[in-house]
Amino acid sequence: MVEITLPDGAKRQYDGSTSGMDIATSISPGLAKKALAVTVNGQAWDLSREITEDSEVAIIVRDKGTEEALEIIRHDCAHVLAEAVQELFPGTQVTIGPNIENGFFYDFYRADPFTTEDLEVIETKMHEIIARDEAFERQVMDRDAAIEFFKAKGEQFKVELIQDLPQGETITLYSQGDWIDLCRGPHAPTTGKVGKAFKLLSVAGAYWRGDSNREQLQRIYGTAFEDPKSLRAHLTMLEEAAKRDHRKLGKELDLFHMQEEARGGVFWHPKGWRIYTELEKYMRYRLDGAGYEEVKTPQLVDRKLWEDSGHWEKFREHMFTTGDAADDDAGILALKPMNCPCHVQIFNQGIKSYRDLPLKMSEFGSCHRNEPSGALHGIMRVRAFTQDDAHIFATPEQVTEQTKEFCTLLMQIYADFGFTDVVVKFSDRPETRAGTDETWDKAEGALREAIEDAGLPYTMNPGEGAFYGPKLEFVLRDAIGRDWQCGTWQVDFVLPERLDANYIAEDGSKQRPVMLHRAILGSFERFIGILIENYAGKLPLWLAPTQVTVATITTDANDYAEEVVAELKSRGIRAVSDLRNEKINYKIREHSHQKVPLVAVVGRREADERTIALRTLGGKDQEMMALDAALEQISDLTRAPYS
RNA sequence: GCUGCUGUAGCUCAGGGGUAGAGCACGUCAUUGGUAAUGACGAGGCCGGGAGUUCGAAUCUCCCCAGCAGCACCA
Repeated sequence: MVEITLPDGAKRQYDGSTSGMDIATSISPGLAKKALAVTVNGQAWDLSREITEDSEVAIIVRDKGTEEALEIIRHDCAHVLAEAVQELFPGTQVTIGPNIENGFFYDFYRADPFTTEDLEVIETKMHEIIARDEAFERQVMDRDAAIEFFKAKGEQFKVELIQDLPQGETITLYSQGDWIDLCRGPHAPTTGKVGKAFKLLSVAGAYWRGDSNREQLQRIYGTAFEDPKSLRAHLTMLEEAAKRDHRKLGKELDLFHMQEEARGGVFWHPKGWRIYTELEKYMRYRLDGAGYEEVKTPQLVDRKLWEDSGHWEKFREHMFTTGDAADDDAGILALKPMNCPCHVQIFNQGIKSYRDLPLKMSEFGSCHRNEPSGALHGIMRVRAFTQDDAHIFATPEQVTEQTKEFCTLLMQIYADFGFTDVVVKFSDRPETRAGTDETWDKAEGALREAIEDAGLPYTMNPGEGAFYGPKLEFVLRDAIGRDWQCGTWQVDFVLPERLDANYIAEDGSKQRPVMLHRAILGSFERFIGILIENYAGKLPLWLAPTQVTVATITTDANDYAEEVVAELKSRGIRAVSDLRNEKINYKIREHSHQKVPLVAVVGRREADERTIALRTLGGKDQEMMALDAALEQISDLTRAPYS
């Protein structure tokens, strides 16, 4: 007798053993029809798999589109894709085909890459396989037998996968008709359950096991949903993301451009630079308020300092240098790729006392890194960028408090930009690391205590810390649900040692400070890119390059319009006039496209009555206001969070 | 850096072995209008760069360069 507990708490008994399908059928035929798989004590299983012990069971059905259901549908779809590819392109080897966020991919080994036209052919074949409604059948195979099996099929990559599975791991294969693949499962009962709501999206190269020294594979990306409506919604979201692309908006809104002669460098146009300087003003205000002292350090620094800091050894390939860096002669300078060694140089001037700590040194640090060409991406990943960098020199005892203080500042700043959905990742000690276990215990403990005190939820990122200390990474979620890692907080015991930073403690002894590396925006360039995409170009009023455009209806209102602009400007509002000989419809349309937040329309009537008709971006109508009241209101609306 | 795709007017793109097209933007003129496109006319291009095939190359081939997607990388 097996007792099954369902999610609603109901209990059912079955003789001997049962299966997900038996349970679903016994509840209702309708349920059995919709069922894809089953969770048994929290683990996803095939419907046909025998349940021999008392268990908590939930049937996974397709129609709600739950995470569990999508997992099954997408993975089934990946198998169908692989079968289609091997039917159409004999000799292609299969490798892996996992689910990813919003879809799945499958990597194939094949001399010729797939083309976009191939995708259509493959999709058609997939529909065929789904129509065949072949049963997914699970079979357990002995390790050696499995290796032999895939060797005989000429599937080298599967052989390698099995060889790397831990001894004793159950090896399962799933077949659908004549096609068979190594797979952990589970799967739906038949290929027909994949349905029609799937789409192959793109092809790309990928490396076997993510290793650029290994074979280049051909990856096919796809996605699948529970019904065509959800698929369409997802495709619409992708289009929406493309519309927000900061590279496209940067051009359309005349914010910046990039060109061949300065790859990875940004040419900021007046409007884009306005956003940048407003952002900088804002950050300077917040950092001043938080007790930071701003500094500026040299761009070109002798290679010796980078050798001392340890960066030369690890990153020289990515550093821009003067002269011939391969030549060991002295006198080679490097454009700074980061600011920390320079900040230590400032700290090291004179003698520091424990009374000077914590010492918070900030810099809007311009850095250059010779990023690999394929890594460049608009203004988000560039070779010349400016970090909102700072280093806090502290005693070990101050780490907890400093961490808390930092988290508060960071959350406040993110909130000012409208980002409230922030998650923290805690990266602890990596395998190869500097410092004793005792030091690491202390550092990690201090961080954990601080993050818990700060009340921020966090997830562990095991082994991902820097070699010199643990770190926190701050990831914010944007308006269309994409995650961006921006902030960072790193505890460093190593650099103060390497660059011989010290302070005099209360007892007169010489001590090493801890260095806390931190950034909130990350880089101005990237953060502005994120802002543009988050707001789809419609920046909040305080950041908008042009805040108000005063547009005239007739030339009779020109003088008055100029007067209004002058009044606005005298209040520090970024206003321009549009006196062009165009119809008001045309002007409204153009300024709307330019995403100007406020348009003040003035015609003969407004000029006579000293009013304006104020229109808000995206609004349907306008508000008639007396000029004085309007000036006051606009001043209010455009006020930055710090003023 | 790797694989693939792309590169034509300021922008978005069509075309394609016989030296170039559209819309928008731009300029001139007319129009003075009431909240998302007034009309007419005009100007604008070494068809990414180099080499080759050809009587002839923007078009075909090769090599570069850059952009895009993904991978790898991100102190």
